[in-house]
Amino acid sequence: MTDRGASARPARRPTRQQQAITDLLERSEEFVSAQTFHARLRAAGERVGLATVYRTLQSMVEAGTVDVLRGDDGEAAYRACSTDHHHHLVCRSCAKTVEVEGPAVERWTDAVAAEHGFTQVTHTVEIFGTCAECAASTRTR
Amino acid sequence: MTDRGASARPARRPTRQQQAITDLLERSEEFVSAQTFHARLRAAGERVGLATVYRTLQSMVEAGTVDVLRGDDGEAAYRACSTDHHHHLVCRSCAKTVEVEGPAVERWTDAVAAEHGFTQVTHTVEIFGTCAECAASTRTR
DNA sequence: TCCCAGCGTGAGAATGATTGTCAAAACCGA
DNA sequence: TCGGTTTTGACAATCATTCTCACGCTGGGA
Ligand SMILES: [Zn+2]
Ligand SMILES: [Zn+2]
Ligand SMILES: [Zn+2]
Ligand SMILES: [Zn+2]
Repeated sequence: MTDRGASARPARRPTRQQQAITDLLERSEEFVSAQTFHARLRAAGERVGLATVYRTLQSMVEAGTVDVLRGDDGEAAYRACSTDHHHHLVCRSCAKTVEVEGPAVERWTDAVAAEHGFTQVTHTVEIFGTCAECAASTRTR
Repeated sequence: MTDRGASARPARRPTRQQQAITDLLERSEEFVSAQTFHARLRAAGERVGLATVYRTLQSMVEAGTVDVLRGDDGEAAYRACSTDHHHHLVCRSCAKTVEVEGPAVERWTDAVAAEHGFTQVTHTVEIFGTCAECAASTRTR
């Protein structure tokens, strides 16, 4: 975490399992937990171990190609994301996600931190709500 | 989470254990995990069960007198906080915490959410860094 | 004051996500 | 193809959190 630009560790050797994970990841629009991810792969007929799912997702997080989010219960959820810094607007009901950017927020966090003498600043900003679709279906039900 | 202003459940009966927890909570400037909290109470000679620590902290969170924060490892940390909406600037090294407010951020999150048709919006914003003191001691070592 | 009904406690079991272990399988360059 | 290295996966181990449920305390009524 602290040694951001450190020398990247030797790239991971590509395998069938990693390919399956990457594929499913790219087809997912929402944040998914490792457990669910594993279940879906299995359901799709892929033969992948749970440990591998965790390992692969983790290395992708470190590589910056996947974002991780902690739900209220503390369970981690993953999603393929563009590599540049951004935040998320997540539907509490269906987990659909919109990537958003906010230069103003970036500036604000840095300013606040500096103001209090903090250095090596990072931040997390997540917005949760109910998407239009889910709101509609709830109302209709 | 969704039923914010719901009728508050019958207030909890005050006990020696809850008092001990409240006291320690008010003397803590930083976010502390339930496990650590329990250990400190024990170390201080208080006889309180772990389950009670969890239960009490949780009800305080629901009551809004305590804020909860999830670390990178997913472990929850608690801290007594003023009841009005605010965010935190937390030292990654000593967990010292500063409460901060940002009207601009509040407006931004609402605007972004509305823009995408999301309703019942909430958000989390946390800033992490190294406080001046910790930075100094690290440099000195 | 004595007794009873309920709520709060806490030790220990249960849960469930995540991580560790390690032998077998897959890779890849020579 | 061969051999050293990396990755995998079934399973065990961790560890925070929740669940269970018998027991203690409290407050009000008899
Ligand atoms: Zn939705
Ligand atoms: Zn940002
Ligand atoms: Zn510090
Ligand atoms: Zn806010």
